Amino acid sequence: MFFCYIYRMKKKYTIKDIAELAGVSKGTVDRVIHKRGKVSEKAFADVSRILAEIDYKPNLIARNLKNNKIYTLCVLIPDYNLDQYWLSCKEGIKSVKQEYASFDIVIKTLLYHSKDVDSFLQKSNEVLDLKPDGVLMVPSFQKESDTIINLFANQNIVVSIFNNNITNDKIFNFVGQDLIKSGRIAAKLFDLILGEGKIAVLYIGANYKNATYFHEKEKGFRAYIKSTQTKISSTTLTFSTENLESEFLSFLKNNPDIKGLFVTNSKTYMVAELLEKHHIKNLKLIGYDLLDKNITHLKNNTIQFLIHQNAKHQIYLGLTNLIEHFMFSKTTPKNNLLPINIINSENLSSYTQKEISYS
Amino acid sequence: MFFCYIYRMKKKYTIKDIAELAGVSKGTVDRVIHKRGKVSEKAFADVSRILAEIDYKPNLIARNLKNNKIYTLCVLIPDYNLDQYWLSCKEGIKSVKQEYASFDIVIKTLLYHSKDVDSFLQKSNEVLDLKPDGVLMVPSFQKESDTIINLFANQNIVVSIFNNNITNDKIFNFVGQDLIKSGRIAAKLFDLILGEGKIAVLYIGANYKNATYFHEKEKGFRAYIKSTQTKISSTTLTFSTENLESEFLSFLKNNPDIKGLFVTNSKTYMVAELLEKHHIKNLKLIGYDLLDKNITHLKNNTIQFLIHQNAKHQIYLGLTNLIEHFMFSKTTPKNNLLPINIINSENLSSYTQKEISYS
DNA sequence: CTGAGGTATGTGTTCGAGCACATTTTTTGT
DNA sequence: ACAAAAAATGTGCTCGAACACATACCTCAG
Repeated sequence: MFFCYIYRMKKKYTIKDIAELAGVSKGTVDRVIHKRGKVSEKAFADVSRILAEIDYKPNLIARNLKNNKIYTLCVLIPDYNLDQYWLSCKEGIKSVKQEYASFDIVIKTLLYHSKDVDSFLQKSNEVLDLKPDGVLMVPSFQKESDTIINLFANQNIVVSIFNNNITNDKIFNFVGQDLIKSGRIAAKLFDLILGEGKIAVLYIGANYKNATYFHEKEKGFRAYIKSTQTKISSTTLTFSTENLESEFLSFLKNNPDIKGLFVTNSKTYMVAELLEKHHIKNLKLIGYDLLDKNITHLKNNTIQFLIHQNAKHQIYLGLTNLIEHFMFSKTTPKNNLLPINIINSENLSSYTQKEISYS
Repeated sequence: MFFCYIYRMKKKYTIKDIAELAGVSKGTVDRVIHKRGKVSEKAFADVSRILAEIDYKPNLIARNLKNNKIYTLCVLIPDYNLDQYWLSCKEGIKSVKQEYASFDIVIKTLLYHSKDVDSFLQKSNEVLDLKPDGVLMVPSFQKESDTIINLFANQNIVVSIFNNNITNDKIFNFVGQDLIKSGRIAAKLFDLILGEGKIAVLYIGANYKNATYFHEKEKGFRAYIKSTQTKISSTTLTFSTENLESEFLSFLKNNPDIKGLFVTNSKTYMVAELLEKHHIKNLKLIGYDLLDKNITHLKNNTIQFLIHQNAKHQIYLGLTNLIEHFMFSKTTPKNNLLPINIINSENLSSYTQKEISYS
């Protein structure tokens, strides 16, 4: 009955098996498992004992088949047509859609303008109208995100966030990186390749509301310098994208002792372009993210290292965590901190190649 | 019928739906889908047309429930009690077991002595006796592995390999890293942190049969030097673990111009220990794998970088690829080349932390 | 002592795919 | 033209969990 003799393996116990063992019907077992009541104390005790004894695990395949529900998920992120950083999210969503093509899962993407609160609020309301089972969002605007997340929670929508974290106990799951560590890593890399010297920490195009996101990285950078006996020192600057060229060049002129540049976001290529244009050599440059333009400068050695935040993997994990939660009641860690990848010109391709020879 | 109006979403088409659309019974649709024959040309064409039209995707949950089979997998790897490198595989297997605890999957682990062909052959035969559905193995001995893989294939056992690759067209799936790239990465790192100087490439405990494994890395290392206008140069050495101390010290004495050491396997800590014991400073050390002992020396800066081969993730992927293949007929790339992670003392923790706060 | 009203327990159907078996239709040979 | 064989098609049950519904059991009031 419970043994498959050909393979000499135990097959999993089913509700029917348990019913027989306990001398009751499968209906009663079901009521005990789901604590639906309407069960005598004796029956409850008997069945519970057996469940514990055999360490019963329900067949999730069967459960899911019965549930047979269409799950709707919404992705609420900054418009990837406006900032290349978010473009990889598009691929991440595509991967998930492909992987779960055979299941009844619908994913709707809503893009907001990452610097426009109104667009964020408008798209949030569209999400509410769609009445999804879950939402995966980037909480760009701290205060507004908090309000919206509470609204979602009130509608019994499960909310996960990624990229940057905010504190709200309604959040199901966060996927991202430890930004302080991220900054420390940059400092360590400068320490290793320079040994000593002054490094400029740069914010570019920093009219973002979530400046905390960048501050954390700088905090980590400084913390490393403070906690080790390194001969590295740092200074912090903010540039708008518009006046970058003139401001940056005059900064370099006034600070000839600068040995390295740490750009705290994906706009690293902008600095690289300036260095190349003005033939500035011997400045080490470390920045973020595998945008096409960054990759070009990494390959020709204007950029020494890129720290990979892997937005694609973040959104992928955020979505699959939600799906597995709905489909198989899988538990996931509340905080999902991803590895921080150090990329140089040589290991780059091992991160960017998609799929290798199916046949 | 096909629309769930509450959510205004299309539900997936079922075999029954297709049968109605084509004006045949679900049995006929089934025969068309599985190309079992016994279908008239007209019916075949009609059903095929509709299948293509609606892009039918079978419900894998239902398919799997019906199949309802216990899948047995064997893991055939070097004994992780004898070489710490393989220890992380134990955790990888554990993760997979936990993740698939609710499914009828049995995983049996067989450990062979990584330097003893006879033990490898004996364990291989034990695998054959177990008649598993699939095997995930490390093909330590090239010739013997090839033979065994053919034997497995003859018994209709699906074979995947990981860690190191061999050419055999019966292999279902390979998971590992590009070793040539791996060597290039080490060279690039020396290039960045040294700028110039001579580097010793070391094989330690190299009475392995699969020396190709290490040769590839050296090949990559040299290739980098050759392809760039770097001022780095290299020399290659082999040490046994027994005479390491005396041989290594005399090598250093005779070669005072050595600026860096590249250990091509996880025995990096042995070199680190010697450097510390004899107070040798100013030698940059790069090696492989996050063994406890390596980590200690990475943290106190005797080792500058470790390249992470992530055996745990390799075995995890190898196993899940097999399981998803059996359970959901999922296709996987034949070659699964994993990213090559560069680890220093600062991003280390982002790779080693397991799970973060479930509650 | 009987039936209402509650609780406890059992039964039967559903989900979608897959496959064995039953039934119908077509083809073939005499 | 008709039976027999072959091919095509249809039917119905199974997998395990979930849940609606049916039935059995018990208690207490009238």
